[in-house]
Amino acid sequence: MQLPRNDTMNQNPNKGPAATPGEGEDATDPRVARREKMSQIEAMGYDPFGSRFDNRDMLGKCIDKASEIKFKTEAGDLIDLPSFDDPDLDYRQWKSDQGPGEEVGPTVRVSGRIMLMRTKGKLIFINIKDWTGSIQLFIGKQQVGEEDFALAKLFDLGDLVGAEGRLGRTNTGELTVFAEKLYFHTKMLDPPPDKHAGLTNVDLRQRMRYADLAFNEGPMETFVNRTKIIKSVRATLDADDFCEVEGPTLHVIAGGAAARPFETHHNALDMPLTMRIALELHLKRLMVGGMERVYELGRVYRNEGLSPRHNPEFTMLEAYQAYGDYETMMDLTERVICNAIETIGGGFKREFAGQEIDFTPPFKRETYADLFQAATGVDAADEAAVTKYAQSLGLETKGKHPDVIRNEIFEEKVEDTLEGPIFVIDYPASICPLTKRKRDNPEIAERFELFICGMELANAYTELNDPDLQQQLFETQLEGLDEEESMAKMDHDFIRALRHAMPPAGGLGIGIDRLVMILTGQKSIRDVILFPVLRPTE
RNA sequence: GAGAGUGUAGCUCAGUCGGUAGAGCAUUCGACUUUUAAUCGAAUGGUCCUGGGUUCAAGUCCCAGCACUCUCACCA
Repeated sequence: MQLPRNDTMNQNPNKGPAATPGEGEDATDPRVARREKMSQIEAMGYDPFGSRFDNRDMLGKCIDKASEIKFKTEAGDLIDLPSFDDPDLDYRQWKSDQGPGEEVGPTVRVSGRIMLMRTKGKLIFINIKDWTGSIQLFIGKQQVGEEDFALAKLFDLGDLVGAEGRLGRTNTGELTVFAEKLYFHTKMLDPPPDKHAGLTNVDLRQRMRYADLAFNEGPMETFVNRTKIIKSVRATLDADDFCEVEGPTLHVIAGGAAARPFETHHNALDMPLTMRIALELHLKRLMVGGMERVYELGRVYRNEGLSPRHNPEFTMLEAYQAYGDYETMMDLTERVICNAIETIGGGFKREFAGQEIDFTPPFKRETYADLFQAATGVDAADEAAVTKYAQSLGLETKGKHPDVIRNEIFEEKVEDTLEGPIFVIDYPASICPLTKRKRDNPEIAERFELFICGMELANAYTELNDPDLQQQLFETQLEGLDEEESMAKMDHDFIRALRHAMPPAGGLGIGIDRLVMILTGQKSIRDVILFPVLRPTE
């Protein structure tokens, strides 16, 4: 059998002494010690990488079974144990008050990763953890016998081990499996991080997500919550009869958003392809085809900078509802978010980055123009005043469309101050090339963005379904961009699709990673993405 | 892409004015049959991110590079 290569917890895996026993000669290298113990475990007839282990009692269930533990008196009476919620309880005293007798608990069969270990003469206390909980094992030489005790002495922190025994309480009241039989599942060959501090190096936590999940407290809960949130989002849409689809991730023309795409190439067709930057244009094609309520929850890719709020690949929800409009989508957005909150619990009043956010529906709704005026004192419709104000902020105004200037001011002065949740509604039309204008005011687009803690979480429109106007807006958007800068190219097939009649509709996009951030209290997007993009070490 | 910070033992971190490299945990040995980050005694463990420079002397000062973090920009 070939032994796996010796990688270390170090940033430079080539650093450090050889970890093969007998070669390194360094008896204090934890990796050497672990391999030495692995050999001894093997010599005792155990497989250091284990095999199938059926009928496990999950530790969460074992904790639930604690109430089944009784104290059996000498007379044979079974009495309930005292409440361990009481911090003043002296269980040792309580037991001695009962006189002679013993605890009787159910027999369990458990396994998990060794998180803590204390040897005390002929006793070993081990805390193991599985993904439902953790529990203490009591291993006494007399109780398990010479052979199992010898095995237990070869255990290391991080090993996966199993035990069978009765559930009980130690003198201090700690719920404990009093082992009668031990099992060995898998040896951890690399040394684990500090047993108390865990793995705190942010870089290593992301590079070695396995170690982050295995040895740190929060990450498992965050990622399980992420899964729950995504399931809840699907459930909300499915309950509304939305149809989930899978659009192409390889696009000939990456459209539907303003972002640089990743470029790739198809060999057989000898054709350039780009990774999608949005889901929009294909979902709209499906609405033309008659999928009246359609959504996709999937990965999109944008070749842009990284930040605590940006990862090059991220998960996006886009949903389209025929015969709706942006108001329809506001209601849907509220339902999606509120249902997700109820799924993971914790109530509508939540904290993020030190701010309390109240998600009790309905969320606030304010127009772009009102927020603009409130923050700047300038009437957004007064072009001259807006330009003057922009110049006072030091913004370049020459040759820019007035709406672009407005939006720069808005982003500068308003967005960061929006604690939310708040729907900002009715955007200047010319910055919304895929949006239908208000019937009574063509300057204003029927669009909203949902802001929470200054972060854009959702974006929705009353969708533009006029093919001629759509084509014209695309052309305007492409004007002035040179070949290099041009992020979007005219998608003629999309225009043709619109000519086949797309129903009036509301469309919604939600940044799922950001939603998970807000709902789980994680300040960095990298803490809600299992494997964020990282530069390789080497 | 710009600015600031960080990089020291397997992990978490100290390191003063430039003068022999430190602690806790982990590891190894010893004691301990109800421990709680067990405790106690001993030992071991270093390419101080990399490469240059200044200096009698550099973990420490200077320059360049690499990686990460934060802030900003692009963006959702």
